[in-house]
Amino acid sequence: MSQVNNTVDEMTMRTPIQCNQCSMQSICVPAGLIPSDVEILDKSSREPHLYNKRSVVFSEGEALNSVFAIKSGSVKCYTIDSNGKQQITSFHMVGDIVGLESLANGNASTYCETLETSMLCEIKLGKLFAQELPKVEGNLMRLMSRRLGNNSKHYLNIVNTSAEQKVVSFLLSISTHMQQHGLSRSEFRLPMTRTDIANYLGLAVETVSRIFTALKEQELIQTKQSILTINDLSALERRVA
Amino acid sequence: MSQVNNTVDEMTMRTPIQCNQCSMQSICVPAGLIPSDVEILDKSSREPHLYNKRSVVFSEGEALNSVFAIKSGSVKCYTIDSNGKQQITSFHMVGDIVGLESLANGNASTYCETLETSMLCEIKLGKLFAQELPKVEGNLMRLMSRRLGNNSKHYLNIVNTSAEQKVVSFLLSISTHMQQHGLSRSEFRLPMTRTDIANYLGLAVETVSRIFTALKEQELIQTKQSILTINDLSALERRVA
DNA sequence: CGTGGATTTGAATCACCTCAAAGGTCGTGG
DNA sequence: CCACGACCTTTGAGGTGATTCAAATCCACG
Repeated sequence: MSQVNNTVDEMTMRTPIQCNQCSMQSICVPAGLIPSDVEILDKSSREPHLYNKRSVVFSEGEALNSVFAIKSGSVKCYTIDSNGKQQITSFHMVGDIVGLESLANGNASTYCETLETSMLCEIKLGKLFAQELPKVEGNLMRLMSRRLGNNSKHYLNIVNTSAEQKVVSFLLSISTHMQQHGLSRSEFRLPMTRTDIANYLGLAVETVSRIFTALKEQELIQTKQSILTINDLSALERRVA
Repeated sequence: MSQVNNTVDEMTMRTPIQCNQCSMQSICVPAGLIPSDVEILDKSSREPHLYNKRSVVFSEGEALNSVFAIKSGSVKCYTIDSNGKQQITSFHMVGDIVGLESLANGNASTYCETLETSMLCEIKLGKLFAQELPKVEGNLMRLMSRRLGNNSKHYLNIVNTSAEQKVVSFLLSISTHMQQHGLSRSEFRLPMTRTDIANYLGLAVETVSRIFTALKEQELIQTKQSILTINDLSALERRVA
């Protein structure tokens, strides 16, 4: 269970991890800073904060000069179109940095909402920018560059493929993310609803549900509550090739 | 004609513009650098280079530690999937910076090919990073952040909309880009083929063509060769709302 | 234990795709 | 300067995969 559980570790809650002990230190904003530089971080930036399920972390349009590191849990980012319809632009899970697209103009370009109880670390960038620390800016740059690359991979999966391929490549992208963060590649929680997945992929809920059913009938995956198990990874990979 | 012509300005060819005289200086990598800092730029970075139509600027996988500023003309970025099929991930026009997603790992993540005769300025980042100029990194960061925002806007247009909405929002995004760069918002060249547009949007060529025809019949747009004229901008905007 | 949201399944419709073929346009070479 | 070929664009007809609408479970949470 612990492998697939993204909820809060009780110990972590009581003794907040400092940047220099954090599991994300190699990929997070302060990476490579010497301890005295880390001190420049806003004090509140140096410890994570607990959010309940379905908490709004930030709202579209609000002033935002922070990014958020996801220590545990997951979020969805979405906009609301002129008809009031929600459109999910991204999901982010443990190990991701959220809010990068807001740095250009200091305003959040989406809503960000937790999908489950989550622990996020808000990194306030004001002081960091004032100090013009090249390390920090370089780290943010690399994070954004990597995100740009990931985005266009995701984009490829959405365009020009069947509904099945969309769903499968969605599952595989989560699988890859999990592996990259030291978790199981073949068994993990899907914290979002079918409706969220459908919204994100531009499909009808019914279509997503039918595809899950078909994949289960072919014994490529199985589900138990929100836990997804991938039985045949390479077969799934062949489906999207 | 000059308003909608993105081809090379003869004067520009003979007397290359230096960074401090460049039309892109406010949005490009060296923005905000003092003249002595600009000198740190590789000499070859300080003048644009002419590419013929259909030139490959860089190839997927190759080592790349530069970005390219588009002084005139346009490019498409694409990957080749395992079946050898081209998939276009982005178009870039005058005023854009190309290659940002490669900075994370120093390798080009896509092919980049000119759609017409184009003038690009290769900005070699090696020396800049070595000097750790916070201004430069800040500029790149803002560029990437903005791109992330634009990408997700584009993504919204692709997901969950009809083919007509995809095409219309594609046209509107180019229109907006043109306006942001001081060109006409309602009359401009579409440098890419219908096939390219279809590929980019995940539609069949025939579908794209039919939609152009329909929009012309409704007198919302008109075309003359590759020049597109938007007759009723607000009507188009209503179509995607 | 009950209620509301989430998921699943079925049937009918429709938007887009595929296949096919006829114009157009552009570049090239005679 | 014109003619040819290659490619791009347009139009038509028919097929299909995904959507919509409807309704029956299933599950989480109070």
